Amino acid sequence: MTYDPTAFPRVAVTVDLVVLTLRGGALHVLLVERGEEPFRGRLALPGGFVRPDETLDDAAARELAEETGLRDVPGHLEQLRSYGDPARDPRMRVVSVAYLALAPDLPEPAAGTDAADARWVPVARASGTALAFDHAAILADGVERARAKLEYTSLATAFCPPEFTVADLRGVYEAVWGTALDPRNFHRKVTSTPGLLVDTGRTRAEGRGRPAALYRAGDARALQPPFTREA
Amino acid sequence: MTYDPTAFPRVAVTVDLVVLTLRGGALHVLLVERGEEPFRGRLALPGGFVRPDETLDDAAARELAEETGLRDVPGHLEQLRSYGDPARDPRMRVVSVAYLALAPDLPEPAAGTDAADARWVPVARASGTALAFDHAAILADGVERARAKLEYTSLATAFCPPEFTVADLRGVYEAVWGTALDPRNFHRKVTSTPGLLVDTGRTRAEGRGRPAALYRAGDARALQPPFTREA
DNA sequence: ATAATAGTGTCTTTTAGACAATATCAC
DNA sequence: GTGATATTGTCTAAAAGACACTATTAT
Repeated sequence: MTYDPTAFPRVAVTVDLVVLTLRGGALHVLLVERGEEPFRGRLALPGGFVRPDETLDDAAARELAEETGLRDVPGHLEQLRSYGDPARDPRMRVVSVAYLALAPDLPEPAAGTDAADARWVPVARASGTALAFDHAAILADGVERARAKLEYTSLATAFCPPEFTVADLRGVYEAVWGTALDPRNFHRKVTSTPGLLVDTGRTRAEGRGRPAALYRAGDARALQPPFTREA
Repeated sequence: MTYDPTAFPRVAVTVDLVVLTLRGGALHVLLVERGEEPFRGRLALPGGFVRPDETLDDAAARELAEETGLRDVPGHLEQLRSYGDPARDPRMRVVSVAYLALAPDLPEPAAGTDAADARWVPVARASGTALAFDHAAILADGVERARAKLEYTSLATAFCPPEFTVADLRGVYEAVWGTALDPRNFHRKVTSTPGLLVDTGRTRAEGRGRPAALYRAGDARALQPPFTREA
């Protein structure tokens, strides 16, 4: 730790966001179309500079609010990892601290706002598209983190509105993992995990079929024992 | 993503290392004593600047080699997370990308080398000590990451020499988790996990008792199903 | 022989997964 | 009623944990 931080190399630090949500049963990611070189016209993850007096977490939350056009974005925000290949930005050395955000179905970013060039893209399509910079790798890492965390945390509730049914929650798992789950075993599993769900006592009729009980997310953050993805 | 990276705020980027190893059955971390202000005389995690033309991973590997005094450090190295509170370094804005390294019992860094001021400190003691900067928090995050990853990955083998016994591996779990494990159930568990261990066909006598079979680490990276820490 | 550690086998409890059966709605 | 979805219950197979027992060494 023998360094003189006043004689450091020129490095820019940005935050980039992998914002995931569920729209129509499919996993979507928020992408912006770049208006400038390099990668003009290419899709990219939203992001921007870390300002001099804000923490990394604050920078990520600020960018998230700006790019979605929402003041308070519900859901979950956590640091993903940092990307610092010297060649990842052709202009100069840019170290990006990537964040992963999970949110319930948010409105399409409105035209005429700062977020006008942002839009939701199905992850299945975005993953096959050439994104700007190393954003394809960041997106892949973010999706994999989300998939993994569903196994052993209560993170799936971050994709849900404040009140949701067991079927809603199951839909999250099925969309993120891309697999079908047995509704009966899933129901037994989540309702028997202490602290995961809080019964509101009310129900929600969703077309035909028996109305489902409405739950809120409980305090439990870890799933003990975890769900298993492949079995 | 509308930014001009040539007009960025002044930020320094460093890597800091949480290097963990097992010495005498106890988890140790590599710390250096700071020779300069701020925090002169205080213990700190080893680390340093990211050079202009190296990746973050390369910077971490270089610092690891420099601070241990070893050319090729065996074990495991992975990015932990980044720390960028504006006040974490009183001199200027420093964003640190922390790395977690797990290694078999390495020699004490030799005097007269670049690593002369580095030494192994039991994690139990270091956690109760005031470290420089926010390094106590980084250390805590690193230890927690190691504990968590033992549950569902083969990472414990990174603490072991190239050839090791089942008892060696069990000692890793017991030291990192701080719990006693049943030797018989542990043996059955690890030897029945496909690809985790490769039998060398040889044994190692360790004082009295039946000699233990020697294994090498296999290709398996994930433990399916995972170990459970509390039960 | 005795102590110590390595390794195997057995039993019980718990859990996952398959799936039958029942409940409650729209139509 | 039929069809759809929600929820509960039952069965079986797999796994975890407790622990008796055998194997192989040093002393």
